[in-house]
Amino acid sequence: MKIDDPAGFSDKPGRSPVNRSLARGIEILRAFRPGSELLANGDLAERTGLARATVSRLTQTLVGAGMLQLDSAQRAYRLAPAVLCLAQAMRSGSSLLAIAAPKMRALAERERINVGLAAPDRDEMVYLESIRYSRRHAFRTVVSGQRVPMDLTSLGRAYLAVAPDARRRDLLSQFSQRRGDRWPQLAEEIEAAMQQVRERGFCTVSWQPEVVAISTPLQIMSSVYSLNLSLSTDETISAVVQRLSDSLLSLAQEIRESAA
Amino acid sequence: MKIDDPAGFSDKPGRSPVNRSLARGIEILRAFRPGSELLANGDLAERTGLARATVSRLTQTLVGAGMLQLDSAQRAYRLAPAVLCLAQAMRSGSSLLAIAAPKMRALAERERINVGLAAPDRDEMVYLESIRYSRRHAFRTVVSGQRVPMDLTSLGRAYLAVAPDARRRDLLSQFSQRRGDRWPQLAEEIEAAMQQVRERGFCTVSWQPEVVAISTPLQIMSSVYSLNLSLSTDETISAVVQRLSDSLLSLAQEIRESAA
DNA sequence: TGCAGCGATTCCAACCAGTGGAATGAGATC
DNA sequence: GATCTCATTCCACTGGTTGGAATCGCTGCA
Repeated sequence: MKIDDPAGFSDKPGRSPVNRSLARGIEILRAFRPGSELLANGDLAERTGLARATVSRLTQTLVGAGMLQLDSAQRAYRLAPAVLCLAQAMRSGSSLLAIAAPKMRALAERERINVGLAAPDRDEMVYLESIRYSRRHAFRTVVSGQRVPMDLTSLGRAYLAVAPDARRRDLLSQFSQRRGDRWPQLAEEIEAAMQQVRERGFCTVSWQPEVVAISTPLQIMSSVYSLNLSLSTDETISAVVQRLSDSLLSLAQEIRESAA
Repeated sequence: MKIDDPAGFSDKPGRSPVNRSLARGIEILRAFRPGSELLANGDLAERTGLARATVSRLTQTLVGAGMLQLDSAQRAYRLAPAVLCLAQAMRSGSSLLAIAAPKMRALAERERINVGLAAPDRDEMVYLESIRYSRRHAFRTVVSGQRVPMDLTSLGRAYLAVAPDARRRDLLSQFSQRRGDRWPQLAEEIEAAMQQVRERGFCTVSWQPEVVAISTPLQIMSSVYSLNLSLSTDETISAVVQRLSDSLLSLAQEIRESAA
């Protein structure tokens, strides 16, 4: 008898039916990020570890499929407009977002803070929606698709606290490799944050001075998300927690109930 | 059986090196659209014309790559958060958008109208940015990734007017097939619009009563975009043209110069 | 509770598409 | 104008990919 991967987790090089060419093509798309918007075949070969010839063929396919386009003089590729449609389809189809966004907006305006909802993607968190409150401009900005590191943010640590054991172990080991010297201290912070989530339902991070973030995990229909508040303030962390943690937890609860 | 060619790659004479699996996987992603957010393997097989077994394997790969996720009870797939990152990377990397968006916003606020910038994607136009002016809410909404038909909109017709001959011919023949009876009239409208673009630099469409749109093509670095204004008004089309066409054309010109 | 029906997944052998090293071609740099 | 770099194409080989058929799992219904 052959033992296949437990369904759903193909992070590991297990032998679930994976189409190599497709997986590689997607890796090429994923190599495009803010700060790496314009990539030549060489860059892509380097980043993905694929042979030059392979990259050349895959990029041509992606151009044909309308996911990439050649920048002037055929020197490099950039993502094509079609990716915007995918994002639009994803957002408009997310029932979670439809439920959560108005509630998040209301809280953001009531408390004049930023409210964000994020989902895990590999070793990072991705904002599904981030309602940013700018007192200067007197209007709110909405950002989505932004990535933040999982190990450094309250958003990510709240997710880690409730992630499946195997997945958490896997992620933590990735982080430990990546962070090197800084890892021991980070590991402690993450452990403390996860403990805080288990005890009080949320965790906090004061990333830069005067910037405080509070996050809570949000499990909905077998998916795990993370909800957070953030603001820049002179208050201490505990003062912010005192003032806002209940709002965060009850927002999460409201969303959970509406999504059921 | 013939190899299917859903994207219409075969218009190229020499068979360019297309990776079949990758192209098919992308077609599966592209099957997700607003209104079809939740698709089962069967739906995908139907839409893409691929065999069930093939779809099953490709969707599994896409889940592994983080582009799809299974909805509850494994009944269907939806797009994963990662697609938001692609869109974010595309937008933040678009120098055109960086140049055009502020100018578009300024015009939208000055004239209290909607201003949009779109790019062609296959047989549709995709908004890169659409700054919508809502007098009721007193703030502007920004939409991107929305698709509109190319043959029915001024946006699309402005593009058609300057598209490469071969491409225009190809598109028009697609439209004629799709529209059937309505095609003769549409063809006339499109022809008139393209003529208008050649003579005056823009074309107009009054889609629904009281809604007027004016569009102009925008060629930048060998790519073709389309820029438009729209508003709901009691004025006649020609009054709107009189009032706004110069603004549109000079906005286009400004963008062209800044992007050079 | 058990059966029928449906759809997704897996199996299998044939087959052809994908791969990567090397050669070629295009373009940029000096 | 020559050289260098990088992308693309070529080609034989390999094994990944394909789709029909069988199997499995689930859902709805009696």
